[in-house]
Amino acid sequence: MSDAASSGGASARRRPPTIHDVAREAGISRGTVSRVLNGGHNVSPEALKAVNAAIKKTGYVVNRHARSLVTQRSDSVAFLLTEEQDRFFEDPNFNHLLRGCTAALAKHDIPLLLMIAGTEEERRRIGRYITAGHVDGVLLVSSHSGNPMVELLHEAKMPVVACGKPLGQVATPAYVAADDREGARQMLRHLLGLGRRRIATVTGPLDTPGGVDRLSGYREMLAEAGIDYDPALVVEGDYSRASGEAGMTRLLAQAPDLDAVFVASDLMADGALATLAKAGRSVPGDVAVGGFDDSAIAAAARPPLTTVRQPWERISGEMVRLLLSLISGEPPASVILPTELVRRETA
Amino acid sequence: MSDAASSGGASARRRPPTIHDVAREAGISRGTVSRVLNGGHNVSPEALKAVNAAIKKTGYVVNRHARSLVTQRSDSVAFLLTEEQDRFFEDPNFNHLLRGCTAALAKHDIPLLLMIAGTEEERRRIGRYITAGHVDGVLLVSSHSGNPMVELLHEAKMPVVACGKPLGQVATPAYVAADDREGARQMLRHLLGLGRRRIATVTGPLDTPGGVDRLSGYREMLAEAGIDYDPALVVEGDYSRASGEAGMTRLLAQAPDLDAVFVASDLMADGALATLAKAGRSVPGDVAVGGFDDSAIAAAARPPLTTVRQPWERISGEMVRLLLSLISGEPPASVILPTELVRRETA
DNA sequence: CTGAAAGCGCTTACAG
DNA sequence: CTGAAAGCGCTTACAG
Repeated sequence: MSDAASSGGASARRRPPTIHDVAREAGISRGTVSRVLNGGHNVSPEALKAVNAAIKKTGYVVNRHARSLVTQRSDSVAFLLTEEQDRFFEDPNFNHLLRGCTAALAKHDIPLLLMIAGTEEERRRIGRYITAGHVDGVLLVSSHSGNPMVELLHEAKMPVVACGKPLGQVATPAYVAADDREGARQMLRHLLGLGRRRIATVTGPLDTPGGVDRLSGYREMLAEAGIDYDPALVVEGDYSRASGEAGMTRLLAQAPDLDAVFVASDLMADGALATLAKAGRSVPGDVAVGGFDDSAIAAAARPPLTTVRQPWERISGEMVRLLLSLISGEPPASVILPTELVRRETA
Repeated sequence: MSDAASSGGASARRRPPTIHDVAREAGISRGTVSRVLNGGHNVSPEALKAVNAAIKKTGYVVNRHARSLVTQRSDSVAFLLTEEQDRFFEDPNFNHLLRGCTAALAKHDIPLLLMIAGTEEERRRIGRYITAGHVDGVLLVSSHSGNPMVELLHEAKMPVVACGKPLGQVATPAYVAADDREGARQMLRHLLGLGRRRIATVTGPLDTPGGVDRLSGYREMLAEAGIDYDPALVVEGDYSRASGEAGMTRLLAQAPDLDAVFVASDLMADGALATLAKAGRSVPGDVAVGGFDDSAIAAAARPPLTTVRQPWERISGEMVRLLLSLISGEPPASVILPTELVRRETA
């Protein structure tokens, strides 16, 4: 209705102020405005002050599309989740990681683009999108062996940092992971310290680093304690609660005399706990139970689960740090972070 | 090392093909190439065919920055999570919603930018980012009353679709939600049908629609059954498992004769189950328990939880559909989706 | 139906 | 230290 409302204010909203407006306001050229925007090098103190005032006054915010067009950088990164990770998505771990990466990126004012490569078709589309330069790098969440996306990204020379060491790749990308082997050793050491000797394990999928490395830790520590490896004490799970239940059932049948279990994830451990309860075995009295992750499930389990903590916050922080350094041209690196035993009531 | 490697192929990777390359390949002007890219109107069949062939041959992918610069659209949307939703982030519901929105958007080739407005400072930064036109619209996840972000977005005339009806706003944005009231009624009807008469409830936070509306449904259904409202039978929770445990403890003290509880979320219901077990009350024998959400927790609960299903897939699908139509200039609309009672073993 | 041309908002050598 | 100018890759009236 009001003319006033439909002039100045409203049209200013349609077209945000540009570098041109700032330049005019500051009584200076656009090139100089751009220079202060990009670090303020080669700019006199007075010019800098005038530009900053003008920016504040006009409410100027850089147009990233214009900037990206000339710099050939997008100033954004992808968080890519590949199909097989379906289960991880239901896992609280995923939330921690995603939230951690978002926060770490936000500090650099870099938006995170979430991408899920479910179907083969999606993988193709996302592959094209990414390699077309719409993101500067990718945070990759994919732990199963032989993920085709890894090679595609590598061929496109796209900076990549994976969460967990990607297995079965010609060229392993940079990654950050918790020390799975040492984490398993911590748990085994604890169980052994409790006097347990018939210690079973439900492993993770053996085509994932968590599956393989936690099993190695288990075997190593047992060997160091002078206990022979007994195949009847190990079954493979797939990280789902159901597989924890089923695995525990199998273990009880194969080795009724077991007095402890190391379960390679909290979710599976929660399933194992249910099986144990149903079988009438007390925890930790008859059977001590140890998990892995220290996700929300651990504290909520009945009884509360003794587990191995993965430092998700640090993991996401390091992923972002590594990716940013890769993007700025530094050579790749991977980092392994220590885990920590969290004692609660199951062991 | 090799000259061959450092020429053609490598440099082609640095600078992806542009519309210019496609035009030359097709023997046609750039304007025409652009036209086929944008719907193919006013283009002869031959030209269209030539351009499509050239696109395929060159591996051309549009540069979105260049496009956005002229169209003043970003072709991307934000998924914005505001601070108070901390708990929701740990909830499996969040995953369903996020994944659903990502998938729905992917079908339109629109990337989802994840943003978390935790601190006040972040909220300011994100507000600026969004209102500066870096996204075309926002999917807002925020259920607590009086979220300042809602008003900010409204003033900036940014298209917004919320998940759940935002309470305490001057101007309610478009939203999509499950029918909370009706869902509660379904559960109450079921409990009543089981012959229960002393039905308690642990509500959600009363500054959220889920808290308020599910409580209304509870009260309504009871009234319709001719049962007087008893304040001793209702306690307020905050959607956390701990509040479910505590709420149940309180209810047991205030109304020892209760024979059923309607708990306004699965996570709280899981906590209530623990309290009940500790108190020696059998479920559903002594006390029937009903939850809300049908999240992963429900099926995993002991005993498996009877609950009310929220159609997350449809919710996310509708959110995206509404947002896209808002962006294309259509008037706002909100949608309420029906819930469904899922019978398991607790009631 | 199609081409030539202007312009979106920025950055970056290049002179000075 | 600073300005003028070219150019990033597209879209879109405007003529024809």
